[in-house]
Amino acid sequence: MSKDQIIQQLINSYSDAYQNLGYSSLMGKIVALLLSEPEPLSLDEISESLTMSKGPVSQICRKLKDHRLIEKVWVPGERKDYYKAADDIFGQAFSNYANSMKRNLSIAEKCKAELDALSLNDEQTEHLSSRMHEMAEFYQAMAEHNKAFIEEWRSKIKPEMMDSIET
Amino acid sequence: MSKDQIIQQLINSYSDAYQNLGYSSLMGKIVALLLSEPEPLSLDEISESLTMSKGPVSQICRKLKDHRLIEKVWVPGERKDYYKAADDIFGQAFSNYANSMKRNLSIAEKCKAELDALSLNDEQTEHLSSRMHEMAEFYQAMAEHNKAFIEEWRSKIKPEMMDSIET
DNA sequence: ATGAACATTTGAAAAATTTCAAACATAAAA
DNA sequence: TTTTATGTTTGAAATTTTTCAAATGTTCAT
Repeated sequence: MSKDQIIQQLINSYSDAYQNLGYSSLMGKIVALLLSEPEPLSLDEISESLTMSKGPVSQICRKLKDHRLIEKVWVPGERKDYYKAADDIFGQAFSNYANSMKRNLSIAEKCKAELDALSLNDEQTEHLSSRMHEMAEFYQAMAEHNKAFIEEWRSKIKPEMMDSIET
Repeated sequence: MSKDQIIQQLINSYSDAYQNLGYSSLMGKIVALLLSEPEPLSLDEISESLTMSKGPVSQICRKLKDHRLIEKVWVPGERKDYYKAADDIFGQAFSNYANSMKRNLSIAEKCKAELDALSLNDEQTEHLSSRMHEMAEFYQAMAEHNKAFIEEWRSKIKPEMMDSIET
C-alpha cells in the first residue's frame, strides 16, 4: 500500500470516528489531513485535497480552531491563512470531551436540588432523587479522574515538546 | 416547578446530551424517562409518555438493551415487554464509551505499522509516523485510565447495590 | 389450530443536516 | 483610491436521518 493510500485510510477512519462522536465527518477529515502534513496547509490546499468547496472547509476550520484542535499559523510573505494540527491535539480533544461531560454533573445536581425543594416523599420522587445523587457522584468522580489523566499526559509530553524545540 | 416539569426538563437535557454525543435524541429521552420511573414501563407506556409512535421506540429500546443501558424485565401476569434503566447505567455508559475509544488505538497502531513497512524516510512519513506513535501512546494511557476508573466505580457502588437488595 | 395481543419491520413522508456555488466582505497591494 | 487576493456568509439543492402508519411476524391463551 502506498503512502497516499495509508493517509487516505487514516482520513476515512477519522471521518467515521468523528461522525460517531456526533461531529461532522468533514471535521475528522480535516484533522486527519493536517495530522499527516508536516507543513501547514492553506484553506485552498485543504479543500483541494479533500475535494470539498471552500465554504464548509472555512466554517469547520474555524470551529476546530475554536476548540483548539488546529491552529492558524502565519507563513512569512503569504497572505493566506495556514493551518496545522495543534501540538497536543489528543490531549486537547480529551480536554474538550472532559469539559462537555461536566454538564452531566450540573444536570444531576440541578435535578436533585429541584426535586428536594418540593419536599414530596412519594416513591417516584425518592427514586429519581437517589438516581440523581448516584449520577452526580459518578460524574464528580469522573471529572476528578479526567483531570488527573490530562495532567499526567501533559507532564509526560511536555519534556518531549522541549526536545523538538531544541533540535 | 412541579415534579412533572422537572422530569420533562431532565428528558430534554438527556435528549440534547445524547444528540451531542452522536446518538439519536430519542435514545436520550427513553433513558431519562426510564431513569425517572421506579417501576418498569411497557413499550406502549414509553411511546405514550414521549408522544412517539411505537416503531422507533421499539428499535431504540433494542439498541439500548444491546448496549446494556436498559433491561427487559418480566412482569408476572403480563405479556408485554417491560423496560427499566440498568442498575449501573452510568458505569455502563462509560464502559461503552471506553470500548469505542479503543478503536482509536487500533487506528494509530495500524497506520504506524503500515507506514513503517514502507521503509521510506521522507519528511512526511517520519512526521506522520511519529504522530501516530504519539496517538497510540495517548489512547493506550487512556485505556488504562478508563479501566482503573470503571473498576473503582464498580467497587464503590457494589456494596450499595447489596444494601438495596437487603431492604 | 385459531385468535388475540403484542413487537418488529418496512417504505414513504417529514425534518434536519451537509454541501455547493455564488454573492459578499475584508484587508493588503498597487 | 482602486484593484486583487482572500475568507465568510447565504440560500438553494442534495443527502441523510428521523418518524409515522400500516403491514407483517411472533407468542401465548383458548
